[in-house]
Amino acid sequence: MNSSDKKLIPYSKLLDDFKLLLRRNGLKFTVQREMILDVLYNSSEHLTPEELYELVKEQNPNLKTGIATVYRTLSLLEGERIVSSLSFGAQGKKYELGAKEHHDHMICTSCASIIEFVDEIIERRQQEIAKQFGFDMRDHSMQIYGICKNCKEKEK
Amino acid sequence: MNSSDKKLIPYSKLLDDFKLLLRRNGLKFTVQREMILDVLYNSSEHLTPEELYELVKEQNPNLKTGIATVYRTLSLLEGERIVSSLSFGAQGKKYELGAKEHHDHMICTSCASIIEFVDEIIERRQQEIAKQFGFDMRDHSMQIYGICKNCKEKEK
DNA sequence: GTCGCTGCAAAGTCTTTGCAGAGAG
DNA sequence: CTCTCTGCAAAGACTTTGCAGCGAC
Repeated sequence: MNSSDKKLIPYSKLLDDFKLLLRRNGLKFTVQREMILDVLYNSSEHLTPEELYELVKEQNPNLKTGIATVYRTLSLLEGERIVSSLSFGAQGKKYELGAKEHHDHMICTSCASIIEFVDEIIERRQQEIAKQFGFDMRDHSMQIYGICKNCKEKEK
Repeated sequence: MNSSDKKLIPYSKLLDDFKLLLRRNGLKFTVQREMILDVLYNSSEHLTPEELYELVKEQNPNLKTGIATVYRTLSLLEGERIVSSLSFGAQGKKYELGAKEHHDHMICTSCASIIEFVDEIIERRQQEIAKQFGFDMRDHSMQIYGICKNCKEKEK
C-alpha cells in the first residue's frame, strides 16, 4: 500500500480535529462518520461515493450503512474542507482527503483514472503570475484532462 | 460579444471539416447538427447540454429540437474531438469547441472577479508532464484562488 | 428507396430528501 | 431527554435509449 507516503497528519490528529469541528457545530460523532473518515484516510485512491460505501460495508459488515449517509458525510466533509472532490469524465465525483500533500491531477476522460503529480516549475510559475497581477494567491487547482496510456493502447 | 477574438478557424472551415467527417463515416448532415455546431462556435462560454439546447431553440424557434439530439450530437462531436468537455463542481459536464484559444482563471475569493490569463511556460510544461506519463492531453483547467489587487488595497 | 436521424417518452444512473425510529451528548 | 443521525425508499436531476416516422443522400 502506498497510501501512507502521502499522509501529513496522523489519524488520531485528524480524528480529533473532526470531533472538535463536530462539537463546535452542535453535530454528533457517529460510528458511520468515523468509518467513512477512516476509509478515506486509509485509501490512496480517489473514491467515488459508491466505492467508499462498499469499502465501509466491507470493513464493517456488522454495521448497517446506507449510501445516503455516505453522500451526506462527504458533503459535510467537503464543506469543512476535510475532503476535496474532483469531477471526472462521464458522471459523478471522486473524493480524497484534503490532508495530503498538495498535488495536481491528470484525469483520464475515458476510464476516469487519476494520476497525481506535482511539478515545481508550474508551482513556481503560478506564484510569479499571481504576483504579476498583484494577486495574492491562496490556493490553486489544476487538472489535465485527456486519455491515459492504457486507454490509448486499448483504442488501437 | 468577445467571443470572436478566440476563434482559431473560420466557421466555414469548421463546417466543411464536419461535413467531410460525417460523409466519411456514412453519417448525415442535418439541420440540428449544424445548429448545434453553430451555437457552440458562437459561444465563448462553456455550455451545459441544457444551455446549448436552450440556445439552439432560441436561435431557431421554428425547428423542433429535442434535448436528446443535443446529447447525441455532443457525444458525436466529442468522439471526433471537435468539442471537448469539462466536468465542473456540482454535476454534469460543460462543452466547448476545441477550436478556441485556451486560457486559465485567477479567481478572487473576496470580490469573485475573474482574471483570464495564458502562460506559455505553464502551457508548455503541462504538455511535457503529460508526455512524461504517456498521457494524451486533450484539455486542462487551472484556477488560482486568492485576493485580487483591488481587494487587497481595500483591506488596508 | 434506404438507412441514419429526430422528437418523444420511457428507462437508466447517480444524488438528494422525507420520515420515523435509533442513538449521541 | 433532546435533537441530530441513520437507513430506507421515494423523489429529483441529468443522460441515455427504444421506437416509429422523417429526411439526407
